Amino acid sequence: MSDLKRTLGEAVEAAFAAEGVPAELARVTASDRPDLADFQSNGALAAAKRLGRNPREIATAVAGRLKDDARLSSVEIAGPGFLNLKVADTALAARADQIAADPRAGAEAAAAPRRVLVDYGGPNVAKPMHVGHLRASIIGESVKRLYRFRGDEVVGDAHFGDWGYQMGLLIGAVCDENPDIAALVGTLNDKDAPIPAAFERVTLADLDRLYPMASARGKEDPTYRDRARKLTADLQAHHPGCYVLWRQFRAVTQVALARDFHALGVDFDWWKGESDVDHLIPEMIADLDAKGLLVDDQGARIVRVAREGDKRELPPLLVVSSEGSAMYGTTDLATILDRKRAFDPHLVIYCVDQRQADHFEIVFRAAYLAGYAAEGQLEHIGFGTMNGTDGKPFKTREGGVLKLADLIETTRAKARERLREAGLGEDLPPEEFEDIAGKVAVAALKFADLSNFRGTSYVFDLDRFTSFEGKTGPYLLYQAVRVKSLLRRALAEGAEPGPVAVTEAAERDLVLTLDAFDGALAEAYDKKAPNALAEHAYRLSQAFSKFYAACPIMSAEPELRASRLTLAGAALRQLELALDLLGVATPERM
RNA sequence: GCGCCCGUAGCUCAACCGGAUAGAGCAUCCGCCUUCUAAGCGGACGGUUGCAGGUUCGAGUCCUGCCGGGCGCGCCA
Repeated sequence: MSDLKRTLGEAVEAAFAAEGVPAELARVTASDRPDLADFQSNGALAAAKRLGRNPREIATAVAGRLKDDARLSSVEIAGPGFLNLKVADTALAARADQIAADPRAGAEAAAAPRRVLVDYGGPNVAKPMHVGHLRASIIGESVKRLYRFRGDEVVGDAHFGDWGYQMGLLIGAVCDENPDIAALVGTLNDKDAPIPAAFERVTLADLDRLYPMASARGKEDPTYRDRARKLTADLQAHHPGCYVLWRQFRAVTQVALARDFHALGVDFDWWKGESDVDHLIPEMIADLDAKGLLVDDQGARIVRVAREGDKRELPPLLVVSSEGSAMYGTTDLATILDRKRAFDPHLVIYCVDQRQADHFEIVFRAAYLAGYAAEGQLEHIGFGTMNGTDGKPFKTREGGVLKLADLIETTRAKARERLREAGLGEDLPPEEFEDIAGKVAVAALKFADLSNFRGTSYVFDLDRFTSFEGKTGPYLLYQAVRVKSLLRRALAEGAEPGPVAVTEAAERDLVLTLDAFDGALAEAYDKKAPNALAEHAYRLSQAFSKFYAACPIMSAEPELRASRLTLAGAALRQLELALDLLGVATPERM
């Protein structure tokens, strides 16, 4: 059940081969000139270059072999040797019937499923989530869903930072404020003991409030900093009081993070953190040492990762600091080892800010050297930063960082306002209205992000994102909801879908767009670039909207109505599927 | 200083191993609701793809240099 692009591609390949031209050049793509054709192949041009032959001659010969293909209504040669293919309406109708009957809406599954782990790059315990965390979660979630849908076994790991200096700072700050907690920290003797009631009173709001203060004071006050470092070391040595208090920090943070992320339609399979691999570090260091990879340098222990042909000298991986402690990269390397044992992934995708590209290159090289992963199994997909409309990293109007939860609420409020303005959902129960506003808000935020290529930075413009007109998430939801409304009415009137017939231009375009789904998915999958899928979802919505405007459905004659209901149903299924892969949920009505 | 990324319409962004006339949305202007949701549809306007060379039948895409912007460069994570 392949798409037209592929099946026609196979036909053109066969024709190329029969003409003694390398078949791999016969790539068929959607036409650049929809006025002339549905699909094109530029292969004759490439072949002519390689074989030293005339491109038009090759194209003419190939076209002669395709003339009798019943799926094609015309085969023409244009320009220097473009092969222009137009698909017969009957073939389009047949393909539409296929897509309509397919639960996967015309999408193929991966031929060889792999085990894939998606690392979301880790929010930190106690550091509030801000808009900078938005991209990692939005892109990571989409990549996870995309890989899972294509058939891979996928695990998404939050991988949050829960084991560093910020924990020592917080332990100190909480103890300073609560003498009873400080006393308990001194007396507890079992790190696995139930969390005492006094500790359970510590909330995320407390951590949010204390962390900036403690962090600032640690920078100014060496005594304060030294105590925080000592507490960090105590925690890492599993000092019972510190450890139990830390468990409380971790628990309240995880609950809040899970809630905030869930509101965004982002859910993790694993809640692993840096602390989970701490126990592996001594063993790993011994292993690196035994493999002769560890080198003493300036009092620290490092792994050199420079390679011949590097354009510059890459810094080494710092495994043990001169103070004897594990570093950022140490934990990342241990995590690779841990994942190999727990899951043995074929591919690990790190969805992290582009600024950390060098860091990951260093860690990956060290992992390859140590044999914790095979070359190429670790991949960092970087993304650009979110800037404000002034081009600088995003700040609120007051100049502070915008918390993720506040951003979601702001967008949701805008969604409510716009829904009311448009008179949408006004007769619905309050809970459903609120649910719709939430979905509209998430769609707006996610689609705005995912329609950009992840590698580039983009401007975060709240006003534009909440305008909800044109190429936006809410537009996509609106189209989906219009189809749902239509299908409900058809059901109520007893109108049944039936075989597709393609006659109108809008119908042709809709079917061709439906057919392009698998290609968009494949591109998004191969490049780890959800914007290809976002683009398809938009085109599909547009194609549907034009069809909806041009082709009356319920008032059409029964056979035509049945055909159009099938098209509408297929469009809806594919659109909802695409939206789901982008991490966007669709309401039933609005 | 070295390295990485980016520069496309007034603004925000696309562009399928190099292909035909570089596409969308916003903004501006003009049309379309007594028929399935107008957050919609149709149309107009808008480009020397930062600059200069090179490779190629063909370059936004590849190569070189320059200009402009962002980011990174061992004991934070």
